[in-house]
Amino acid sequence: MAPTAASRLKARPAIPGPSRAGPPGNATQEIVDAVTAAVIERRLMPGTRLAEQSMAEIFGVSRTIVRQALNQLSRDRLVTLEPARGASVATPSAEEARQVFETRAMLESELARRLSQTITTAQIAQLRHHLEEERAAIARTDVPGRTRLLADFHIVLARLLGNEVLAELLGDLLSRSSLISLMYQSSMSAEQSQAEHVAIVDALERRDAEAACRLMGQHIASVERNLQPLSAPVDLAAVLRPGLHLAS
Amino acid sequence: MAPTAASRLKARPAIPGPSRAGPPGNATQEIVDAVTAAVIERRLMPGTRLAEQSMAEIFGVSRTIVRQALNQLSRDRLVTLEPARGASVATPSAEEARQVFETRAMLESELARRLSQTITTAQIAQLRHHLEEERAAIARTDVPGRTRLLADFHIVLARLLGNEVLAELLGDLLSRSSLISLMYQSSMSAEQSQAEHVAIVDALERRDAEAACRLMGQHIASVERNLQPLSAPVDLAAVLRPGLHLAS
DNA sequence: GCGCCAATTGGTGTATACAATTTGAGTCGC
DNA sequence: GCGACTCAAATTGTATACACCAATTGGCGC
Repeated sequence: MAPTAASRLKARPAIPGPSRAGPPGNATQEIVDAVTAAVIERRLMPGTRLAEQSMAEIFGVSRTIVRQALNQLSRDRLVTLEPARGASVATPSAEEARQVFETRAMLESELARRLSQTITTAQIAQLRHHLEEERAAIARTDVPGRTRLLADFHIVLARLLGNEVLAELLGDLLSRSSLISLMYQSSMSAEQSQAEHVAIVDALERRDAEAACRLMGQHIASVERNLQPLSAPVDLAAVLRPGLHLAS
Repeated sequence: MAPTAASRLKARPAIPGPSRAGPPGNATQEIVDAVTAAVIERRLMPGTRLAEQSMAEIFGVSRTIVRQALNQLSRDRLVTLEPARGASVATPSAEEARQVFETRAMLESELARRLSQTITTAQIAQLRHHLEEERAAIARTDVPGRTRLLADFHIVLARLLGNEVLAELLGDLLSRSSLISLMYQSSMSAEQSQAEHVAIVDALERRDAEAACRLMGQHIASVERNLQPLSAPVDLAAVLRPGLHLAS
């Protein structure tokens, strides 16, 4: 049995009890969250196949539950569901990447502009606290943690506007962004991202709407600019035989 | 058997054949589309219960398929899925309505601004054609048709920007908007909406970015303003006993 | 030896069956 | 007469079983 990447998803302490397994309703959500977290934190590579049977055994549930989870993930565009072929972690195209970042730029620059007019000192403090957590995660080279915190920053902003709908929308876009960054080997340093976050919060604190809007737009453009083109559909030989870089 | 509103969803010609019924893969999508269309075209009232067994019989499939469809619809926020209670058409709160319209305003005003800088004469012609269809549907008092066309206008704009991601995002928001308009008894006339669409296209044709942005923001605000407050969690007495407006 | 064809195999798509939970009514007790 | 309790009907949540589709592997023919 090959040690498939799916084995990194293990979440529950493996209760083999075939009867009732704790929470009956949200077993599906548990799998969705596990896969989503794995993608955001860069533990699941794009293209990884997610066979229903394997997942069912890993999580100790039946294929029905796994199928529901995969369907939800497919609606989030985190996995692709080819008919009669199975599920695999999505491999967003360069064009889709462009569209995701364009949409984020449209949404988040306007978000920054509006937020600068309503933000309170208490909210500023909350943002400062988040920035500190980012800095700490980067300092201790906690890659999954810093990746999540850098993404959560944008969701926190949406929440501060008091708009849960917007926050969830952005959450979806950010999950896809994480997948894209993962696939296109982002060369952007976490330090630079964090510095730009600081600049945005500074602008918000000054209630400088235009600066906040502009900085947010530049930040997202900067993230997009640091993606490697990676036009080839993944170099199979290089990926599967890491030692032979000169082969073929 | 009560003639439940779900019976209006009938889509396929009732093939009782238990074996393969035409397209095997997209039977689920068919139900999702049917329900979505029914909501957008105002044939399904908020709060309507959607029992799995009934739906299964209506569409001639098993509960498994219906369940998948309901799950997808729940992710679109068109139906709410209470655990162990069943599914029903969502009843968005006033606060959720505010958030949906705020998000739309943020997204679509920016969309109009950007589109005014890239739009071509051919695309203008396409928009003019759409406006004409809207006018025709209104003229013949085709309520489902005009409702859909008025919503599709916004999606067409997103498509013209060449951003499918944005178009799908907006599609979700517009479905929810339709549900909200339905629930809060929009008093806005279709004529006014259509007139504002014309004004937006005029601005786009002039390549007037700021005017297009402003008009779009005003249009969405205008739609939101014409919703009835309906602050009470639905006036149960008035709804359930239509004749007794003076009761209580 | 190379290429084409067919049977097998794994995996998904759908349906059915069973278990758990909730709702409503009916009844018993106060 | 009113309230609470209990039982039954219905509906959802989960698991299992079967059918179909696609890919792969082995064999056969050229």
